[in-house]
Amino acid sequence: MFSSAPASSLHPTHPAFGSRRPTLARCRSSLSSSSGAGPPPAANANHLIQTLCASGSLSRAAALLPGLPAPTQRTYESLLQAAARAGDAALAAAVHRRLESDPVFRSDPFLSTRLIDAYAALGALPAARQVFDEAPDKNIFVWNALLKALTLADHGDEALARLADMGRLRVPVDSYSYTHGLKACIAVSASHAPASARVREVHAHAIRRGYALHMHVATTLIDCYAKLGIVSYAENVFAAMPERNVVSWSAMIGCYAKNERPADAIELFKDMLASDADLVPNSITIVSVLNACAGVNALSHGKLLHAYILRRGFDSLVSVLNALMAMYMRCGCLEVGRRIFNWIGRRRDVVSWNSLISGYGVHGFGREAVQVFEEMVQVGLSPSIITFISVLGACSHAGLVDEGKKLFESMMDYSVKPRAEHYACMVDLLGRAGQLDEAVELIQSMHIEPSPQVWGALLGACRIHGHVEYAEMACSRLFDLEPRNAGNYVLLADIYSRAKLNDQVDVLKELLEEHGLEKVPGCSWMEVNKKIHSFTSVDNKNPPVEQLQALIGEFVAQMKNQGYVPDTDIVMYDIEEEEKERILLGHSEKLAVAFGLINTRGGEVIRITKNLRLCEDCHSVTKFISKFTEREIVVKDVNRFHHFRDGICSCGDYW
DNA sequence: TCGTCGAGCA
Repeated sequence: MFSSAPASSLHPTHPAFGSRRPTLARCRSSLSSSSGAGPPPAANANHLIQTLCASGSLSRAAALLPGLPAPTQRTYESLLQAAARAGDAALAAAVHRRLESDPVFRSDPFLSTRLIDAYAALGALPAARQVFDEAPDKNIFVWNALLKALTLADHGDEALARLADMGRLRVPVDSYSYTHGLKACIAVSASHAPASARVREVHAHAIRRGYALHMHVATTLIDCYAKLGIVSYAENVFAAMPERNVVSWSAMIGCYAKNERPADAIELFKDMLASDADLVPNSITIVSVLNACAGVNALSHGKLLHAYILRRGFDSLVSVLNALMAMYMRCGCLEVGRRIFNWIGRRRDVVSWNSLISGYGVHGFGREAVQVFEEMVQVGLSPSIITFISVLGACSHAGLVDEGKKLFESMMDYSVKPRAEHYACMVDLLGRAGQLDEAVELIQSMHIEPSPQVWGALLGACRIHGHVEYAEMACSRLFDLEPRNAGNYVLLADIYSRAKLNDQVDVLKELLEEHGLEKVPGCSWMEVNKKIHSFTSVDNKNPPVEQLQALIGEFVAQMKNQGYVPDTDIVMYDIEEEEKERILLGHSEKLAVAFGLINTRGGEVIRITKNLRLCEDCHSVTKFISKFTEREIVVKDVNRFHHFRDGICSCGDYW
């Protein structure tokens, strides 16, 4: 990818190390002039501007700049950093212009770096690029600033190209270049080479240049492999490190958390505590483990951690309490989460509010979510990007179309520019409510490129309402954007199947086979006596399954007496009706419900998690079972919670 | 003389 410069080229006379003369010149002049009776006006003005920048009085600082005869490096730096903090692109540009006409500092690499940083923070990538291209003195800091700017703006491919340039131009790369380069591998939006291949390439290069064991590089590697789901590679990097600190341990714990391995996350957390008395977990470590529990509904593990948090005094940290509250809500305990939120009291931050809104949302309490949103605004907090994703999602789960539209339209009042995620929520909201034309119009009106999530929301709505034409439109984009996502093919096949377009179903099945893609098997799991039991639909070898299926069969027979007709349309095999019914009986969620009935006491809530959306048939059967057995059953599917009680589901059959 | 990079929650 990029050739390596010999180590000997890392020498102070190398062009990558900039000259420092201009800075010294101005320092000297400032020193000699201040040796008189008192500081001269220029020194005073420089100092004043720096003070104003630090206190956020930007307009006053900017007004002083034109009249200032000799700005110092520190003055330029203060102005640029303040402009970036305040989001003031005009000020950054004004400082840039002034700098270009300054004979002392115009080629100063330190200020080139600061300019690139400022433009990157302001989202002005073309300007950042221009500063780099025109910088006469490109030292390693200038190069790294460019890599960071490109990666931040999701131009990972360009960052990697520049990294390759560094090799060609014999600019010695350092640990910073590698960390940016690794992040760039993940930040590539569209490319032919998969991200994992790119990461491995940069990893190999880092090994050759002796940087793979560098603490920051290794930690970034763990995180990259974690994000790509290649847990074994992350484990290898972690195992090979000569030293570990709280960040690398947390990264590895986070890797297990991201990849749905809460038991391993907790085990590693225990190893960390046992490994070194001086190694103290911090809030990020705890939050990662809590998140691992929340991700797979491992409530008992989460409770153990709650005890640890109290014992060790971590409950003084709002970020830990936020994660704890999110864990309870994501494990189905909405009320416990609410109590923790109340307990946090005045220390609540935006994350606390967002968590509560999101918690109400996934449990189907849309009105409560909107109410919490309004309270949040009332107490004077500014809703963030995430706040709107949470509250729009809540509206969508509860079918609150008008409220959702109003909130979406109000976003700019809070200076939150709608992103693809917000459009995806809106398309989901409109589409599921049956307003498909409006959903399509919204997509067509987008000022940014619709993401796969946006098209996916449309496709999901088409499945509910049986709209073949729009489904094909969504898939024509999705097959381009996510050629390896089997779910899209399966959804379209399902829509065709319900429309009795069997030839088209066959075409899609062939496409799936051609691409070597497999439908993600349905999997449900539940915790009984601190042990997680999982069930897959295809798993017929497991002996207890027959017993579980027989039990479900009895319920279904009862239901049929009351007029229930199995929803065999969702089985896409060309087989007899009876065989289709047998397949429905084997759905993992039904098996888990049966297992829960047998292995828990009466009156105990049965809590199940499923990796996909609930199917209509499982939904009907679970409603019936909750009434027939007088049991409360809580199912968390990939999108939301369903609380089944007395034959009714909290989603109101709208999900 | 300066200085940049790593882990988390919604």
